[in-house]
Amino acid sequence: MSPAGRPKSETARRAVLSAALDLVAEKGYQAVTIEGIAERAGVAKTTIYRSWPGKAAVVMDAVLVESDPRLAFPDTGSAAEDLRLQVSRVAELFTDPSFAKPFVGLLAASQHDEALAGALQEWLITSRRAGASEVLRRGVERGELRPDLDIPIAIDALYGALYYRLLVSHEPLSPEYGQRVVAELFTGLQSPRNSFSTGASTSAGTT
Amino acid sequence: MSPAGRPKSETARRAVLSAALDLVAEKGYQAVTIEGIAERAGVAKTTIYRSWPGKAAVVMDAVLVESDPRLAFPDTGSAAEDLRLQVSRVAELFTDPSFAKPFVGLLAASQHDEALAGALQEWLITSRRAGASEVLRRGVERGELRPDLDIPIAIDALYGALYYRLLVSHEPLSPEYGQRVVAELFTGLQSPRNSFSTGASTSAGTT
DNA sequence: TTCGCAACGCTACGTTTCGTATCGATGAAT
DNA sequence: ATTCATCGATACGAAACGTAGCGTTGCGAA
Repeated sequence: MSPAGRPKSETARRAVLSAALDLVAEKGYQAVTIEGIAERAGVAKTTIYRSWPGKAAVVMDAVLVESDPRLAFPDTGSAAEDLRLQVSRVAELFTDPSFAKPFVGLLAASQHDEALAGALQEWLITSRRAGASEVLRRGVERGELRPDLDIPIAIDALYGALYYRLLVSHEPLSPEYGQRVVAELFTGLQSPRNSFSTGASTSAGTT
Repeated sequence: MSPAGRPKSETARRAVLSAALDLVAEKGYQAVTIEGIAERAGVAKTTIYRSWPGKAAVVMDAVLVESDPRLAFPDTGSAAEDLRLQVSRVAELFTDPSFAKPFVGLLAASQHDEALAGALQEWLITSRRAGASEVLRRGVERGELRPDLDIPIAIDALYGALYYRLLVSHEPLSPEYGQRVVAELFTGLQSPRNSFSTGASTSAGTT
């Protein structure tokens, strides 16, 4: 049963989401206001507030529409290759301003907006991370990766490097950079000839 | 020669910085206002604007005062041990709300405030990162770490994992977690018996 | 001691944005 | 044709912003 009364305008919805993305790309997330979005979209401010609780929700919706299809996990038969591909794609997405600007804005806003943090969590962690976890699990199963690999930590390090550049160091990011991260992590920091001597000799790590 | 006229009140300065930290700890960075800081510090709003350009600068100053001494790089003779110690300390700092709340707020604000981003960059990257870089360099020199190690990338992965938890996944963070990250990175993802077969044609002289 | 000068507290102001309320008009479903 | 929630438009109070003006205060130099 559709609710009685005048249905929400799909035209207005699209105009709002599109205006939101455009404005964020132009002026940055922080500088964008609901009133600005309304004006750009040719829609009354009240119309936006009827459908979304605030700016964060609008931008979140807009980003989801545009970027959902761009991230699928491959399965080439090699964990190294799967990761290389996926991390490259993420790095590429992070360098695309039309994605990165709203995305960074949302991450920043989520630091003081629990509802938004939950939504991002759901989108990024619960669903995306499952793919990476699966890739590593297959790698371990195949004997390609260490059987005692701590998968969550490996993922933290892998994607952490990308997020670190995106949010903290603001150094340039590229697919090649992503591939180098994967390569370094695969090999490990340790010198091969020292693989028996580093720390925790009795591995019990009781400290 | 001190500039003519009444000197700035050191009492007022301390009251402002202290009030800022207290308020951020209580209500979160975003919810804190200059007017609120002024009221709590028992100081006029104009007095704050005379010394700082805005909220970010005040909180930045306050955080610097409180946390500067807590981060020095050790030199135990073992890169593994040095990193374990340092990463543990950072992880501990990230779990201390009186540091983490203002710090996260500043990082969030720096995403749309170039001046703040520059100041954070200077503090975090230029000075802190130099220490980690030095530790790794010594490790390579000693033969403890791979001679072809990409040091900047190793640092990205190491600290990236911590920042990832702090800012993105919001999973709990602890010194033990930091130590596990260091351990996993040292060993690498790769299974020892496969160390010859994983792509990375680039000079992975593993003998 | 006296004087100069800048920081101080206080108050007020114009702006911007927020989120809400109100109102007649509109238009798709029944 | 009737229903009724959405639409655009407008107005509103509440917060903060950052600035300006003004009389007061207190350190340092003459």
